[in-house]
Amino acid sequence: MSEGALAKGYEFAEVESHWYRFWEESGFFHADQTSSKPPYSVVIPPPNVTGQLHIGHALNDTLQDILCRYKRLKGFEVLWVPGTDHAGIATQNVVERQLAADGLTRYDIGREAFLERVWEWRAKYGGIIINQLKRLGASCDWSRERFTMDEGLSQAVRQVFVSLYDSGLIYRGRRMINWCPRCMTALANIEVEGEELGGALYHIRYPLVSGKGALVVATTRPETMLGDTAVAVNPQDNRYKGLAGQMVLLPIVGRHIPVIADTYVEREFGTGALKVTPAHDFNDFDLHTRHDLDVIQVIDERGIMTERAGAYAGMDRFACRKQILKDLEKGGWLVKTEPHTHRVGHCYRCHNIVEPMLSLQWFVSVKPLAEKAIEAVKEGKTRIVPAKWANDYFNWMENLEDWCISRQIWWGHRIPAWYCRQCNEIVVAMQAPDRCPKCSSDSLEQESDVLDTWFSSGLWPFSTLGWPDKTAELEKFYPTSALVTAFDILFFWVARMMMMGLRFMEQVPFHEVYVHALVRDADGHKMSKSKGNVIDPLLMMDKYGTDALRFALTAFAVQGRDIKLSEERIEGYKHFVNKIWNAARLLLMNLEGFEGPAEVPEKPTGLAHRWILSRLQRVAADTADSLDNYYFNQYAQVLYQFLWHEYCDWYLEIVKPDFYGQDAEAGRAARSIAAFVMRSILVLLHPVMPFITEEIWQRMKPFTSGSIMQASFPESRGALIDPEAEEQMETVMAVIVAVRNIRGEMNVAPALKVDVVCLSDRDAHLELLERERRTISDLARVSNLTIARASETPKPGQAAGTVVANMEVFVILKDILDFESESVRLKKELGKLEKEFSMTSRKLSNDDFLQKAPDEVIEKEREKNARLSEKIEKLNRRLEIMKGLQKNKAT
RNA sequence: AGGCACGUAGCUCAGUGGGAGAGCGCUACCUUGACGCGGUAGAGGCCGACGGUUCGAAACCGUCCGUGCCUACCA
Repeated sequence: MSEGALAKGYEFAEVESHWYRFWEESGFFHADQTSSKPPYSVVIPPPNVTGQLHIGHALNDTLQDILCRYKRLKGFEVLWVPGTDHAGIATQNVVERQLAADGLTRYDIGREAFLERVWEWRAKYGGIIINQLKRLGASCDWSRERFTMDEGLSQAVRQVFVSLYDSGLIYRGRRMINWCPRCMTALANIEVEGEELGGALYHIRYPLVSGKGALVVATTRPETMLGDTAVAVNPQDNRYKGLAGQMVLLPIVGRHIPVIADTYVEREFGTGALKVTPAHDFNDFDLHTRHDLDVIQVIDERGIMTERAGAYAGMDRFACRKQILKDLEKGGWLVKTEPHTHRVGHCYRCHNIVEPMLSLQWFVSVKPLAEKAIEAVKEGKTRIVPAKWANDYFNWMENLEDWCISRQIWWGHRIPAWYCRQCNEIVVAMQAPDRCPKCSSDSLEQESDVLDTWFSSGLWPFSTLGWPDKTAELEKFYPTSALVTAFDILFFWVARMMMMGLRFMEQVPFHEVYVHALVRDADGHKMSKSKGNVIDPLLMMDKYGTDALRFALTAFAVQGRDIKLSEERIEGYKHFVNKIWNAARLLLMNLEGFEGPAEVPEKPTGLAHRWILSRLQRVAADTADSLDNYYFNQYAQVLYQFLWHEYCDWYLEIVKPDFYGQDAEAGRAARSIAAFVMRSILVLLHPVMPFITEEIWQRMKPFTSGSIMQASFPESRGALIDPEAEEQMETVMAVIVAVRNIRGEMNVAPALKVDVVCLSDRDAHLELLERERRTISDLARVSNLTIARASETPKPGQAAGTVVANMEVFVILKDILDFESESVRLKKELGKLEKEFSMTSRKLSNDDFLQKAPDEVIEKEREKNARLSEKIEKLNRRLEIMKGLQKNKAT
């Protein structure tokens, strides 16, 4: 990082790693719990410890980093807590796959050895995603990095479990749950993903035992018939009147099962007769409870047919389906097969089809917890942004079923419950008990199940701050300020944090929840490795730089709309990074030897200076407003526009001559203000583009000091807002654009300087143009600029002209003016104007409008109308002249 | 089935009742001492359709069409 002039190209790779290390070593990410500054805290949605940074993380963490860096610049004591999630099933799967490569299963090596392998794995690979977050520029307080299986967090988990158990909110019971035969564990309902599958509806004939006919049932899962213990019909169904209470013969099996009547059965669906398999279907299980039916389990935990399946025992559930169908057909029981698509539950971790299963599991009664969580959002204690997600939140919270929290895997927080082998007493406690409190036996065995991963992540906002101890961190930083997440874990995670936070901290875990978009590919599809449409953020950072990636994600982060991202769009923002770099190059070249200061004078003079300073104040205000309201796209857009199209395109172009010119005073003012504005822009941009802004900041010394991370966010200074300068600048720009426009349309070569005549009768305009003579001449490439009173000056004939701000602007085109093309150009312009004019005229002749519209709107419309009318008149006169000249030329 | 979004320039999309906008792409011209990852100018729109509210609608309301997503116990 040598001083002096900037290299021609921005070398982001070197810059990024250098400054990240510098920030970390300087302790800028560290939060001080004893600070007197107001707190701002965020906890990271902990990525899975098995994870690789994907584009969704990149967005999520970029937005959090923007908020954190912004608040630091605003003077807050900012804590961003990082960490990873042990991700029970996901991580266990990864290590099991590794074992499988050696031909082993976890059962071969046993629980302890297996857990050792997982910890080893974590030690080796767990840091990968952390380093990737650093690469992204995340300004987390790494001294507070947490892992959900850390000792402290595990302690919190145990305490929460014991407390909920003691208050009766955790219980153990035998209930229907969703089971993944691949992961070999129970799942919570939310962990099951419904997916439309094209299957078939099989119509199967169940003969009546009486011999008088048969009932035809319809099913998508014929293999479960082996466990049928009834057939149900709707009591209102005339087709089946009088059948309830009779017995039917279960095909193949030969068992006699009853026909029952229940209003649950839909008459319109299938045949209106439903086979009932209580052991393998949620609804059938309900029927069993109501009608006291037998439960016959024919599929086991591995998805294999049980002994109860008779001849089919030992077959895989899907192989069994095929075989059953063959056998049914052979026996003449299969009446009909029709195509049928329906939703089938899949495991969210391994995507295998889940199996409803009756099982002894641990549950949380969520109703009482959910009520408080609903109330907190209704009362505004936690605000969900955008608000539309609040509806989904309420809807979900109001329809919660008890949460199955036990998992039959090994990697996770082992449930702190012990069973007495003597008397079967259950002891739930923080520590392993020595003996059974009931029978004093010392033969106790700990529950082998572990807790759902989301149980521990639900505690994340306070467990990471040291709970259950009363720490200074909790005191200072809880409740946290904002939680940033995608909607897909709103229920998994946010809802659980709300419930747990309210229960154990008696306060909401965060004041605001910002729900951002999902990143999709350019065609709007979900990115997935199997589809091959993933955009790898790491690769993007390699190719275009971290700042470009972050800016692209931010610019697309519109509330309530998913992001369609393509590589070209990231590449596009690399151009913006390049633009900043080059603006800085220009500036730094001209700051050499300049002693400063880079400050705004008490009373800035010079139109361009006043204008850019005024615009800067508005941009600073817009920027802050955008970030305060999570309008990330607006934040990015405002700065993009300001830096490129105002600071570079106009301001720097205008002050360049001051840099090169002889007027020392003008040179000083230009350097001073140009540097001041650049410095402000850098700070405004720093939250989204931390690296290049720090790099330029450092190179701008002594006009900057320290690190940009120690700077203050520019306040919008009302005294510098200068509407007069803005208006005048607009007029000057309009004149320049008008000349350029004519040059372009009349095909005047850019290198060729032209003579321009500006005519007005307003003193203010004449004075303004006179003052800005040099700027107009430079930017419009004018050799002789004539500024004169319209009433006293003949209009040039050999010229193309237009009207801006009531001024007539002529570009002298002696001998080269083509009267015909000038006529065409004028007609085209007149066409547009006349259309506008007729619209405003119509409005102004509408009595309703004049009566009901607000005065200021009417006034605005009147002004516009007058302006248009005058312009049209002048252009029409011009057109007449051109026509005249055309004729002259022809004759 | 229900719910929620979204239909604006070729593409991707901003747009918070009174001027239809941006980026990319396209066309023309330009090695003007920061940048060709650039400059200047230009073309390109019945704002999905039809109604309604309003002095005034791309925006608000309704219906329809199209596209996504989420939820649900029709086996």
